[in-house]
Amino acid sequence: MTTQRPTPTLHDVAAKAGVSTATVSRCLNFPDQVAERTRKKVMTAVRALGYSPNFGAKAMAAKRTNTIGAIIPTMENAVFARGLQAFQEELRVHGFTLLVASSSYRPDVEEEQIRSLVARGAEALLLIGHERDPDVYRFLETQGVPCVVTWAYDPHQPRPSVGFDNCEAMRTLAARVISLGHRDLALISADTASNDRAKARQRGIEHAMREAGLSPETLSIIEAPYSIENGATAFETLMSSNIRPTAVFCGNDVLAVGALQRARDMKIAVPDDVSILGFDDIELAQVAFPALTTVHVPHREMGRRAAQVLVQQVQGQPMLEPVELTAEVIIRDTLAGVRAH
Amino acid sequence: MTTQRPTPTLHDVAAKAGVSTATVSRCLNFPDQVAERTRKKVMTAVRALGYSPNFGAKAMAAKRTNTIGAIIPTMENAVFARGLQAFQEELRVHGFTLLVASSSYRPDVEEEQIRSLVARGAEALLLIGHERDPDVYRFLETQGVPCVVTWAYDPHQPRPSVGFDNCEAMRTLAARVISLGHRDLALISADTASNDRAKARQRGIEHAMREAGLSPETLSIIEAPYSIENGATAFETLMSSNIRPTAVFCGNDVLAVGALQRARDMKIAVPDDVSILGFDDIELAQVAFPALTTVHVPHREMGRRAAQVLVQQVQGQPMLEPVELTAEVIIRDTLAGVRAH
DNA sequence: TTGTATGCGTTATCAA
DNA sequence: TTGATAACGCATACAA
Repeated sequence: MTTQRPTPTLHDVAAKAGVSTATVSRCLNFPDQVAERTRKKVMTAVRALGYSPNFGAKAMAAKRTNTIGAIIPTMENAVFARGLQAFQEELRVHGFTLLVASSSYRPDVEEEQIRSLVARGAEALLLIGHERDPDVYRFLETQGVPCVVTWAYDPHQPRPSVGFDNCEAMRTLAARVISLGHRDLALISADTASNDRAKARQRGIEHAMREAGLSPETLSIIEAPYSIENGATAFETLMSSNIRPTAVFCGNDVLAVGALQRARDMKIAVPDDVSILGFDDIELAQVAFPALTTVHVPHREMGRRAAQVLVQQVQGQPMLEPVELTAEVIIRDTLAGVRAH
Repeated sequence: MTTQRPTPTLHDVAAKAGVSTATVSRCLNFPDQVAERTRKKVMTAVRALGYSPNFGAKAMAAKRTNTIGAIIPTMENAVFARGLQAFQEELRVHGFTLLVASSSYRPDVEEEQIRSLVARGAEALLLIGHERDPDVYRFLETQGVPCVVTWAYDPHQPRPSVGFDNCEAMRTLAARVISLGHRDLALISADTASNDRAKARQRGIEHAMREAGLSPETLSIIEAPYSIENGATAFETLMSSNIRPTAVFCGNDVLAVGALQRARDMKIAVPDDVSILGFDDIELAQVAFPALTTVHVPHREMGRRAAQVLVQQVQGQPMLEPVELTAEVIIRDTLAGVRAH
């Protein structure tokens, strides 16, 4: 049992080095404002004591925490994990640290996490999607905490965003699918009630159908939380209905991979009997067999740019313009024209 | 341009509610120590002002940040992302928030991140693997910051760990492979110099070889950073060598999936011509075709248990015992016996 | 049940 | 170039 002596403070370092606390503080924060000789003495004391500044005191005195928060639906989905990784890397470059929370796609949890991260000293926040209780935005405003919305781009929204147009991306993919002769379309989607990205993706398909003279009402939709298993189950349901779709859109790659697996189990040939389309373009998509046709979401770029936007704002620089990135359709092996019967 | 008024403080709330700051503080922290009527007044004022406690001040006065840090190699690998997700969920249950940093498998970056997270107020740390500069452990000790090591289990180490025995897990898999008649073995591994888990996994294979009377020197090894592409390249190199291996172990599933893809490109049948073995059992493994035989790492359980261990320690309760979890071999479709030629 | 008053460990202003 | 000292906003011991 080693006795735990109290962690060293600025005073201890100052005493050991024979200078004032002010000098130690300067040594640590503005090394060039202090004489070479003094600095050496101080740094030696710092190392000898294993000193590290007390965070609370520093935050209070400097009115800065150098901490930025991110709240994402889940790290289990690679698309968010990767976006977050890029976000953190970029923050690090600018000397900021990352606070993370996840909401499991639940608005109530998300709101709690937003308040929690602000209470934990987050100076700015990365959020996914625009849609949330106006109270939340008001709260962030009174707290002076800027936020950036990612994974969505909508110039009509008052807040800065770094993302892509989910509706347009899905519309492009759907138009491509329809041009190959598909008329009986289906969609396996996340719950659209609490997910504006899912909502936008659905709108994209309906938009494309309208443009092609198809009636959006004929789109069969099953909503289910993102998971491989749910994708499989939903696919089976769709393929057991009266009019089998010839193309099944999925809200993301995870659902699509589940659909793909079930198709194999059911001996339904992909893409000969049915085309399956994903969204996100995570590793899963290229590794799946057959490789998934999907929409590439620029997750790393979004994370990186979002970090830049927030750092700028926190440092009091002019607010950057919203950034629109493009999500590109990636054609692989699960899409083919409708077979002549 | 809205004028940004200063963010409200305890004083403001106290003034608005017509009570002292002490009462407001109690309302927020010990609601039942204050009269119903007073509490209502206070909470109304809190909401009206959009008050949130100042983090620095709170941390300093309470000597607590309720923040715990984690440093992992990368969130890009699902196995860490998922462990982290579970870790964060469990922390939340106990009222703690997560600070995250990644090291890209670089010891120098990791050390910097450790110091950074401590400076940012982390009260405890989750680390991956045991091996690091003793200075780092000394630093954590003087700072009074407990840490838990995951992704490894080694009772000989002085620090508490929550993990599994990498060597033993790989030994079990290798024994299975050897029992199927494989004699020419190869390994695609991460850089073993800075990765004690990779080192242990290699030892596991060599151990099994020795047990079966094979010479460990015959194991062909290629080291490469974890990536699908690197797995593919290394696989091609191995299969172009004089004595083609009949079984290729991979340091993780990501490398294995790359090997699998290249095998398909090279028209090498898996598992008929060569068996391919992964490690981790992330989604990629079950989605790959053929589905990957691998070792299941209990990532969620590790994250959850690690959080419990740290929370306990931070709350001054007796240090928990190291926790050994088991990593189980998952037989899928990329392993078969050696063909009779 | 509520209020008063002190201290927490820094940073930053000012003077030396 | 350095030192003394006043905030910073909250929790808490103590008093009422």
